[in-house]
This record gives sequence, structure tokens and C-alpha cells, in this order.
Amino acid sequence: MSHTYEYPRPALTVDCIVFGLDMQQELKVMLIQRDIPPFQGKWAIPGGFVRMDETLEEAALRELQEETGIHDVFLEQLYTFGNLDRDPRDRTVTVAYYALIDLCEQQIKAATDARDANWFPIDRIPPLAFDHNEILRIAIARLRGKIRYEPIGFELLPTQFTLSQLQKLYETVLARSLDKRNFRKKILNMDLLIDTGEIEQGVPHRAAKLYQFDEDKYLQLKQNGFNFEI
Amino acid sequence: MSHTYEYPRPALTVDCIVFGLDMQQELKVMLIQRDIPPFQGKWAIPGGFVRMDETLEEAALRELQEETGIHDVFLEQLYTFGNLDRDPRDRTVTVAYYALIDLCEQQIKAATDARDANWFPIDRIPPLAFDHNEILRIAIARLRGKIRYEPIGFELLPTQFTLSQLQKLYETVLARSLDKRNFRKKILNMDLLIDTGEIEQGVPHRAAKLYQFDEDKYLQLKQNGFNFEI
DNA sequence: TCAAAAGTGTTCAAAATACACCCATGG
DNA sequence: CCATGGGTGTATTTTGAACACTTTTGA
Repeated sequence: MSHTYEYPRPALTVDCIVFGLDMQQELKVMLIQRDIPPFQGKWAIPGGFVRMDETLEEAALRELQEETGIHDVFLEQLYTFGNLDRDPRDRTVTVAYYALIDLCEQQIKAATDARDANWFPIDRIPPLAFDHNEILRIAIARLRGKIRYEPIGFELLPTQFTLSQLQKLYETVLARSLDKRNFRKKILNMDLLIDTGEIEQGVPHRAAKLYQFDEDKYLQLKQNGFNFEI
Repeated sequence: MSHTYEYPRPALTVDCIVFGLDMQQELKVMLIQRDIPPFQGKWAIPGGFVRMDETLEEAALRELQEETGIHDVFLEQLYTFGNLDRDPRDRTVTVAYYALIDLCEQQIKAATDARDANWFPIDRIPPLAFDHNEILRIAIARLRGKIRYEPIGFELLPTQFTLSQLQKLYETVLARSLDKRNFRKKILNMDLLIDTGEIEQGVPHRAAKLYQFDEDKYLQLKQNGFNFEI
């Protein structure tokens, strides 16, 4: 720990797994195609080097903006990966984050700003650069685990959503079906959804009510020991 | 992301919060007193620089061994801290781990090998060096959260333990009291504790049965979707 | 009028909680 | 024989799970 001798330093990067739900309520991940070696042409999680004047989270947000045009998203640290052979060029440690976005609203930007960004369904991921398949595996596990006891699922939906959308979201992420009546009973009994009074538009059947998650109320309840749980 | 220009690199360290239960079943944290600036004389979480030829976990284990004599412990990554002003000397990012040890067995070593290592009860922590109070706060929160749905509590006890010890451990970590009969019913119904046939020794009252956690069985059950939960 | 999804309650089983006394042991 | 913690069962409440039909709407 002496300061007289400087150890050589690993390179430090951030990577950011971006999850989104498409219009078919399928869970997808944004990947970008590498245009330089190593792993040139392979798909990879967006990311890059951490600069000296930015925090880790700032670096993740910056890379996300630069590489995919995505901004203003839910972002949470996932895990830090430091295996010796992650990067063939150099010892590189990466701090991985995951982001949840409402794909329906953001997808236009992502398609235009990014060079070779694309959305992949999480059950059909190609072999990725570096250890990115492993990182993605852990990100999916975290999302599955966390969505059950924290209200992060709402980050994947538009501000206003129907109960069926919410249920399908849970069914997609948890990969199992849920009973409609029990789901509604449970989620409505929490009293955390605001009935906006509006209904969905342009559907060829009875239009569903639109709800909104009451984040302020949730934060209050949470402080008093309340646990969100599906 | 070009390789022609090398960014300056933050320093990379690991820090390791060590939790232990003392003989009074009080939850304690091991801290070491810094003998060099900055924060000379202040208490700090053990840690140090990550070398180029070791993984993050290896670095955490090495620092733990070097600074406290502790080895062979449960170790899990906690979080990575990268605020700009963490270290007044230099931009330093630290990957924090937490360790759980059976203090009754390990405490002798810790006391002899370490220069100025000491155990502090988690509700009476002095002001620490760097952002270590913040790191510790997050570590305690993680321990509280995780002990409820993963069987990590056993790492804080000797291999063989009584049900009362186990219950007091949960009461200590969760900071609330539990009903004795319900606790026993629940934990024994999981069928994950092996009755060793032995009983505790040298107590001035009826001796309790000694149990052992069946880790193999737990891992099997877990694969089939079983959830440990207190 | 038909197709497609929205919306709605009750019954049963399982799990969580509350609760008090006798037992074994060493001092 | 007494103080100390070990060990045990039942009744009640709460929660989770299973389950099917009517309503609304646009095409």
C-alpha cells in the first residue's frame, strides 16, 4: 500500500446491457457490431473506457449515448468482471451495468443514431466478443431475480400501460404464465397503480384501462418496511 | 474505443468487509488502522491494489490473508465504487467484497497476524478512511437482504451449531426477534439441517443438539427451483 | 354477429403467526 | 432444588392457487 511504488494498472471499462421489450412483448438486448479488432465483426455489449473525470455511472451513460443514442434510462450496476484473459490485448477490468428501456418509445432513436446496433431476443443471442455472453447471462439472471421483489419492471413499459401489458411483461421475464385474476388482485391490492382514467386507443376489441406506477408512494411505503413482491 | 490512444487509467483496488459473530452473537466488522497517509491513524476496511496477474477475487483473498491472516472464507463481490474524490491522492476505483467468517474459530489468527486489526460492533463504527463508512453501510444492507433468501448465515457459525445459535444469528442480523417454535418448525421442515447426534458441551443447563447445514442437498434442491427463505 | 381481449369472485389449501408449558442439566 | 435455556403442538389468520363466465369494442 506504499505510495512510493506505482503498480501497473489494469485498463478499466464499463459495459452496459440494455434490455427492452418490443411490441410483441418479447425481451430483447441491444448489441453493437464491432468495427475494429479484436473480435472485429462480432456482436458485443456496448461499452468503453472509463475516463479520469467521470464516475462509473457517468461513463456507462456516456457510452450508451454515444454508441446507441439511448439516454434517460434506468441504470444499475450489475457486477465487475476481472478475469485475466477477458481481453486478448491487455488486462482489462470491466464494470457492467444494465439498463431497462421502453423500447416502443426509444427504438427509433436507437435505429438512427447507431451504426450497427441491433436488438436480439434473449433466447437467440449469437456468440459475442470477449466474455460478453457470460456477462449477459448474469444480467438476465439479475433481471429475473430482481423483477420479483423490486418494481423495476415498469421501466420496461411506457409511463401508461395496461394490466395485460404488465402481466405479459412478468410472464416474459420470468418465463412462466401467471393467472390473470390472481395477478390483478395482487398488483391492485398494493395500491401502487394510479388509474389514469384513460384507455388504450386503436385496438380491435374492448379497450383496457391505462395505469401508471405511483413511484412516490412506493418510495414512502418502502421506507416503512413495505416490500414489493410479485 | 480505438487502440492507438491510451487513456490514463484509474488506480484499481479491492476492499473487503469482513463480518463475524462474536461469542455473544454480536455482529462485528474487522477494521485495520492505517499506518500511512492519507487518513493515517484512521480505521479502514482492509484492501489494496489489484495486481496484473490476479483476478479481483484473488486480490481480495490475498489482501485479506496479508492484512488480517484470514483465509478460507466465504467471499462475495459487493459493489464497485468509483466516485471521483474517493481517494485524495489519485483517481481510484475499488471493487468491494464482503466476507463471512466464523469468528470463534478465526479470531486468534486475526489477533496475532495483523498489526492493528480489530473487531467493531456494526452499530458502533468510528469514522473511517476514504468512503469506507459508505461501503460498510452498503455491505450491511446487502447482508441483511441476502441472509433472508440465501443460506449464507451458516458461514458465520461453526460447522456444528445449535438451533438457538442459528436463531440468534438471524435475530442479530435482521435486528428483530423471531418466535422460537415457528423458527424451528420452518428451518427443520426444509430438511437441510443434519442432526449430528452430538450435543453441545460445558453449558450450565440442558445441552442442545448440534446440527450441520447440508450444503450438497441445498445445491441440488436449488437447481430444482427450491428457494431458501427465512 | 363475431372475434378478441377486458374485466371480475369464490372456494380451497397452504403457510404464517400467536401463544405456554414441561424437560434436562449443572451448579 | 433451582436457575437456565432446550424442546415441543395447536388453533387462528393470512396468503396463495385454482378456476369460468360476462362485457365491451371494432371489424
